[in-house]
Amino acid sequence: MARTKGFDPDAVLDLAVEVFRERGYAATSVDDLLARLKIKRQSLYDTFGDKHALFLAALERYDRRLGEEVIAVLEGDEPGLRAIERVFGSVIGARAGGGSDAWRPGCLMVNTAVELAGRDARAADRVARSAERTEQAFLAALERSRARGELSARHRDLRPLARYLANSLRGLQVTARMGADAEELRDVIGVTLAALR
Amino acid sequence: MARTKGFDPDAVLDLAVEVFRERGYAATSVDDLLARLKIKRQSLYDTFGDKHALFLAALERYDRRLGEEVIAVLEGDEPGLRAIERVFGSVIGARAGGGSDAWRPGCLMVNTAVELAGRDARAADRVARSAERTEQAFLAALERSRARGELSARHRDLRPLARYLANSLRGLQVTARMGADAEELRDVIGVTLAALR
DNA sequence: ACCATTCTTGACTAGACAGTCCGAAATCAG
DNA sequence: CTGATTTCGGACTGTCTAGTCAAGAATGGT
Repeated sequence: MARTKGFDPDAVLDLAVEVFRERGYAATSVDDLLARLKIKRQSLYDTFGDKHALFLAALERYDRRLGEEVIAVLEGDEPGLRAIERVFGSVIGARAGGGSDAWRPGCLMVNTAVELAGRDARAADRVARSAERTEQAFLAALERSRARGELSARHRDLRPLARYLANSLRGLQVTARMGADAEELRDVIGVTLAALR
Repeated sequence: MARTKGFDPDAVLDLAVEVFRERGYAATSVDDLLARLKIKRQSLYDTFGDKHALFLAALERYDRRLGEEVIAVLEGDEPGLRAIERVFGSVIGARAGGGSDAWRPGCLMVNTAVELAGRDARAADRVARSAERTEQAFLAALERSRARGELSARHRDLRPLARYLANSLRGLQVTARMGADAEELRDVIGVTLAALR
């Protein structure tokens, strides 16, 4: 047969995710990618197609790795409210410096929605799907919450509540990037979650 | 003296704002700008400096024009809650198509925060200032609200509430770009504002 | 009418850009 | 070892990029 690849495509994709999160799509050149992914031009084009295809692949990988981290927490068996608190709290942690890093350079889905949705139908599609998935995950956590009686009785339908939480989380990405400090983020999270009880 | 300019720099800046809102900074070429601004290369460089300076000027103009529209509503003399509702509602209207358009291609501040904050200190600075200004405006509306007894007594300090509202509004920009329909946005707004009462 | 100043115009430059080509090295099956 | 196959690596191409230059046209003050 033939020679085996000298690199692991998935590991390379993880690096591509990093780069695109830091610089966005348009501002990232293929040379930037080659430098960071530590592969050569031809390997990139052979393996992934072109810059745009690589971006979509990175987006998909991000969705399945980092996204799942968050979803796993929300859909785990921890009490619902605590899971929700933990997800929101991780945005602050990321900002500070340490943290499990799902957020630090911003959520790739949010970044992509802002940069590309409207001009790149395929990217927009992935982003929309990811948004739905997030809503579902919040819904699951809210249902566990309700079962434990953690939620105010005034919330009859949970779907608007799930959408509300997903929206707040997206807002936090932006607010953090606008220069808000940890205290400001805590204020936002406090009010956001207080609305549930 | 000398010949007068054949165009109005402020009107040109308004066009630049449009272009940057649609395409972002990196994805907009100087040629794109020349085509839309209907001025010639040299006029652009003479009047504004270079692409980056033009962008900062556009950002500033946006802040002072579109931003002020929103701030004027929040700081007007309309009942506070109604002003807040109107601002949030305008996001839906913009999405639908009509609307006073402060939102349609997204808020330039939100877009810039996501695309450039972290790599462009001067842009980050403008964005941060604009965020503070927005927080203030919400605060003013909330104070009018409280004076009328529209707010739940449980809200002692209004600042966290103002930050919360600003955050939600930013989230809505992103959520809208993620493909949410009007109903989804209404859900979010409904829960967000219900938390005030 | 004059002249200095400024706007306008298109041609130009040097570098970055995404993407291709092709020869050399490496790997696997037999 | 051999031969088929694929990765690797660097040189290359044409296009687009931001920004400059220089020459001519229009303007306002005197």
